[in-house]
Amino acid sequence: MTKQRKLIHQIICMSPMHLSAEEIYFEAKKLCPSIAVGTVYRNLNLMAEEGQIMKIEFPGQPVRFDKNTIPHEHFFCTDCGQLFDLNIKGIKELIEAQSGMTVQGYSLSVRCQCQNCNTAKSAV
Amino acid sequence: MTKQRKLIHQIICMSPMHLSAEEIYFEAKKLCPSIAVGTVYRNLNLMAEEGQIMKIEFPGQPVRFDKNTIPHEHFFCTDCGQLFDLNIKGIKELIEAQSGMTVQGYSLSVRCQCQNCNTAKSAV
DNA sequence: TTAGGATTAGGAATTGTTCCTGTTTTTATT
DNA sequence: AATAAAAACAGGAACAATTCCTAATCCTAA
Repeated sequence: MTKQRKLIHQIICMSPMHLSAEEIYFEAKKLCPSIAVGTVYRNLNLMAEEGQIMKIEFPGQPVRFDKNTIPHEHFFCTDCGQLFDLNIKGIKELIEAQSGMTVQGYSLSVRCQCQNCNTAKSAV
Repeated sequence: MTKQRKLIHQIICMSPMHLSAEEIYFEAKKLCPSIAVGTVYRNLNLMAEEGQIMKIEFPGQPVRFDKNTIPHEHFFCTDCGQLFDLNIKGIKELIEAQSGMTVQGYSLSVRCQCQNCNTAKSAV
């Protein structure tokens, strides 16, 4: 746990959003101007492997990171472009029941409208 | 439907695998050496938009293309590294029932062992 | 207190993809 | 068939996200 890794971890834990490596890098730079991009990427991947944070891979977007390491899904609001948490149960079971295979892992990326954007549009 | 686009389309339709843009480019180059990378990408994206082919976006991998335009999922064999088709019904319904939102689209990427690799390993 | 290993900063290199420019090809119109 | 406009092309530069490399720095433990 070096100074840099601790800082990166704190940035992820403090943020209410799901930050990309680039965003984390810029945040880290504010508090530790000497930090390098490579350091951010290496520590992010290390911490993700060790299970301290979670990688979010959303099609067509840079990888993001989540403090919540309990497996869960994400959806992308097609209006505001933000990424939100989603908790869907039974996906693995559904896949295994229909395919007969043993699922090692999966990633489910959903596109829809978030609550905020939905009510905002309904009001118009 | 230019000569180049037809060629790209045929390559996708002929291949039993899910080719990446780069692989398609190299295949195309064999039959039409003057073809340019940009042409391949432009035509792939155009055809995907028009619904003639389908884009497969798998986390951590280059985009691939599928002749099968009927919505379906894919799984990545953690042994041989190949991508295979998967048909899982009821995903959208599961998401909507548990989230209360209207799903515009989703992408499900599964990691497991394919039939081939599974039996090969069991035999050992 | 010093050698060894781990980690860093800085930047070059890679990968996958898009964009730009000038040229060629196609299409429609006469 | 001639030609003007539109579309598509080749070639390569540019771009974004990420990894890799090297030399310098920082721990750590003997």
